[in-house]
Amino acid sequence: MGTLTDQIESYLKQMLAGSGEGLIEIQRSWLAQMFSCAPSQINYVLTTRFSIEQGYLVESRRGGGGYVRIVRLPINVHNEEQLRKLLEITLGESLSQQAGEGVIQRLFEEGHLTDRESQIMRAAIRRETLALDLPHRDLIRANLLRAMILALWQGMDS
Amino acid sequence: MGTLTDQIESYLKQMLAGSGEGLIEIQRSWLAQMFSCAPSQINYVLTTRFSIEQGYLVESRRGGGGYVRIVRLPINVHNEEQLRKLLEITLGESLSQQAGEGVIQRLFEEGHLTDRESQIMRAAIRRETLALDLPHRDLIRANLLRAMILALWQGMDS
DNA sequence: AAATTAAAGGTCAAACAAGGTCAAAAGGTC
DNA sequence: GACCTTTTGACCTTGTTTGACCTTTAATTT
Repeated sequence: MGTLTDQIESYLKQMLAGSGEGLIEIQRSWLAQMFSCAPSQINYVLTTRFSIEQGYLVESRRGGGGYVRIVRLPINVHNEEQLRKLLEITLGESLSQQAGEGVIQRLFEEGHLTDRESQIMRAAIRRETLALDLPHRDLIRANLLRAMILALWQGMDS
Repeated sequence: MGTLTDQIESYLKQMLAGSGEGLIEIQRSWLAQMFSCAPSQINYVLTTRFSIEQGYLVESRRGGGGYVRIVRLPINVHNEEQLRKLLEITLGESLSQQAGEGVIQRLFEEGHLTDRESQIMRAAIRRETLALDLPHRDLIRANLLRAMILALWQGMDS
């Protein structure tokens, strides 16, 4: 497979999928030992792969009996107002390609997008497509993804 | 044999033909070493021989575990002509919103797009979404629509 | 109960490992 | 010689891994 980070990511996602609750608790040091890496590697995985844009909440506790808890947040949007708020939080003014792909992936996994729809969106936000210089590109990308997602809820109640 | 570029091109196309998936992943630096050339030579090959107009999609990732992925977009005789026509329209450097909407409308009417898919595309190319000044905006719009349309051909089996 | 110690997890920057860009130089072609 | 394509190299940006040092909390001792 790919990098260490990728391996740890998929290990954790498998654990999450296996737990009915959509929630797991692990010990950072134990995981680090398991993959024979530095403990801080785990934090790297958590921040790059289990961010809030990607639909995860990470909580932790230090000290004896400490743990890291990863919670999968289901998307639950019932109206356009809620959706707008969600998009405000997860997209913001500026959006990197990676973060955008995370959002699309999440929507797909939650069953809000078909495969084709996610392909379209992914193509749209690629940096090659958005041939712009960097401060600007991320702004347009945020706009773009927001508009595309919002379009799906247009005229859709509940 | 021709130039170095030709050799690299045919090497990659052979790899692509050999892979069942119509998709390969390579490391730029490895390939460059293999042909004992500058890494940037690989980029030259990619942009001149594996462009989207030529039916390829190139994605890449930097950093540790980085790669270059080349995807062959499957285009069969059946849809090739349609695609070519559509690209003729969108392939122009520049595209107005009206013209773009026309293309989307036509695709929808011909049954290539679902209603939702056309909503996504329409939202993407709106001038409010593409908050850019005018010479630039139409350029990006053309890119955008082209990329989105091509994305659909990606998952199509002949 | 307070102080101490041990057991977690957190942060940050440096080192490392890719790929990208751009312009200049080199080769061909008419 | 003018023009186009190819080749090279210097410099840039992004993503990953590691390690030294810090903070918080629980358990143990006094």
